[in-house]
Amino acid sequence: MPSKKLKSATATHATVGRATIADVAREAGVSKATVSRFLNHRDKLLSKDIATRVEVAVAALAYSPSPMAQALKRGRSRLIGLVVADVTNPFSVAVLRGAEKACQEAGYLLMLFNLGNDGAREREAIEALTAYQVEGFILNTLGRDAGALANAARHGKPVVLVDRRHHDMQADFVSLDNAGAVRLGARHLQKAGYRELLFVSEPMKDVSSREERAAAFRAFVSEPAAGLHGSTFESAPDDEAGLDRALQALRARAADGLPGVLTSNAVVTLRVVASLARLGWRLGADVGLVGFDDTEWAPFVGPGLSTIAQPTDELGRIAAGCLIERLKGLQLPPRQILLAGTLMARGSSQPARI
Amino acid sequence: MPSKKLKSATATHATVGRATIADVAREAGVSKATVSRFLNHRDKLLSKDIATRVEVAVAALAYSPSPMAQALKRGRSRLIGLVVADVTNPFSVAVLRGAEKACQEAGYLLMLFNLGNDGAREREAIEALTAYQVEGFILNTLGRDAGALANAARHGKPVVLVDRRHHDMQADFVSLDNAGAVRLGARHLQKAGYRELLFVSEPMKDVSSREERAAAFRAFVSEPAAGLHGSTFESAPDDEAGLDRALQALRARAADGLPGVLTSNAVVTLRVVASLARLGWRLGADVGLVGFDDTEWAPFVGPGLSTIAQPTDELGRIAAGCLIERLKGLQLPPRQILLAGTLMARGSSQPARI
DNA sequence: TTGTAAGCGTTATCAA
DNA sequence: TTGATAACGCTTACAA
Repeated sequence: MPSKKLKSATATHATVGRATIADVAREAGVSKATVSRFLNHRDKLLSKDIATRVEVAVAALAYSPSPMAQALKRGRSRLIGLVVADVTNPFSVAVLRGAEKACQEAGYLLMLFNLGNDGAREREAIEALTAYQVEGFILNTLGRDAGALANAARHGKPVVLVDRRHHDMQADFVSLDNAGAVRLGARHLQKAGYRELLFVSEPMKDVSSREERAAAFRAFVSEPAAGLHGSTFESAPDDEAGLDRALQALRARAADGLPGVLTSNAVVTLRVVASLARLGWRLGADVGLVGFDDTEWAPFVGPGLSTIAQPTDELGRIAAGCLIERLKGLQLPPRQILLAGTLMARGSSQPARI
Repeated sequence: MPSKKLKSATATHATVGRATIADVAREAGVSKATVSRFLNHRDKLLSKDIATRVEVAVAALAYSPSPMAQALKRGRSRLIGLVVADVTNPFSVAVLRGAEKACQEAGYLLMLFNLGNDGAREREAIEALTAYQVEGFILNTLGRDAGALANAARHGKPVVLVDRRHHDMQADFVSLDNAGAVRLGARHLQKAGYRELLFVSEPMKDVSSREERAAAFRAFVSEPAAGLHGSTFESAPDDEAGLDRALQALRARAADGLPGVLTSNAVVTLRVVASLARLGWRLGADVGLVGFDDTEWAPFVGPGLSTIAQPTDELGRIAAGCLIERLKGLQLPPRQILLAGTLMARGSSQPARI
């Protein structure tokens, strides 16, 4: 019990608060510099004798350096900023999970900022995070404010984009192979006999993944060989009636066949399922459905929801991995890493019987 | 373009990196102290003239103080540590969401640590977070390591426990009224005519909410007036067969009536639903089911899952609120805040027809 | 009302 | 090989 700091007047038991490097130095009878050297360069430049003395003192005081002070001095904080468009979206959470794990393993901590789907706060988020000296960003954001981003990049902080691309941005990009995944789903519906297809997504709002999926859908249905007819619908969260009408119109168009629906994420899938319930249509009988994102509940909704599974954990882990590589100094032009989706065929896309 | 810091040798455009208080001082032609005063005490002790000069300089340089440096000096970081048992659990995410919002509004940022259901890492989490000078903790953890916690408390950091109580801990506690909620669910099953009940939860592992729910269940079924028979089962994630057997045994016991199941959270609910699917029993017909946690998908599983909704957003917001009050200096003995659950009756607990 | 200077807990640059 | 000492960016006595 060597160190007594009585600054806080009423210090009671020995050390109030954490031990500092000065405490350790005093305890070991050496200078702060020596302690710092022991901690950072252990092997080089240290006599065996002193090394052990410091080691003992560190252990005795249960000392560990203050990351705050280190950050101030070194300019590096061992912090990674994660900006998420919407923690409510299962996809975001899954990515978060993968990223958090990879960061922890690499000794980084995550600072979280949730946009709650409010794109206007993107800049706020990035600024708050930069203020805390985060060393880099993992962004799964709306992408309205490329300026804020460019700003982060200018500060030399590496950025990894997940799922949502910002075109004018020099950054690694990790995402599902949207085009491939859409084809997977659409072709599945086609093979099951659905000929009149509807792609339902959230309002585009410049979100690249939505746009890419919609474009891939249009491309697929317009291939003459496909023998399909397709259209798209943007479903606003509060516009249930609009979605109902869109589905009714789809069915009308499908007069001679069965209508099939492809949804762009789990949130929309649920909206469509709700709408179908209102309309009284049976999944896999009156209408075929394939949705993005394979949630744990997908197998149990109706006859089982057919989905396109995203390797979410992978995505998160890879995103974090890319960032950490950059933090370790990797110099490379921006990479694009696209992972394939997997079709999980279930009852909702049973072969259409006319 | 006044400030030129050429330290990084190849400084190109004016200021590399963020502007510091020294830059502002130079720009305004005043001392750092004056700038600091302007920022922190704006009104007091400042001549109008100088105030505006500083104001202009701050704006010109887009200066904002470094929270890291402030933290080092003040000992306060505007950071709150959130430790979550399992980000995979929808309940945790919902709480996270509420807490994150409240923190942002109060100007705090969240540092996230996910345990991934590995209780052994609780201490690691708390230590990592304290190292970063978080001002307080919101904990939704396993609670195995009360020592780590007590340690945090000893450092004078306020702690709020969410959902999981640590008995030997002086801390605010925010949670669902488990006893009330269980009665709500059990009574509902009883009124619907289910007489042989099974409570399925995850392995207890000293998690208070699980224990409280199980105890409340046992208490309810043992009231003679209830006219019920009940038992409990702990379902391990990988033991599907065990769960199947437990359900079959339940049905055997219920020979003359219909069996009802109460599940302790969404994860378990899904396990039970999967098991029932394997057994080929129909929800609300062969077996009644009420589960904790009203997820967005609950209405669409089978005939609709009856659930006990937790006010998760409230829970998160209140937890953050409690913490922030403490950070503002509120002195009060530890509080217990219990919120009521709400029964969402759906098809899975239709009145039993024998 | 303003400025000077010390110090928060580190690390890095010099001497010794 | 080790130890003073000066930063990092900020706040706060204490002087002026």
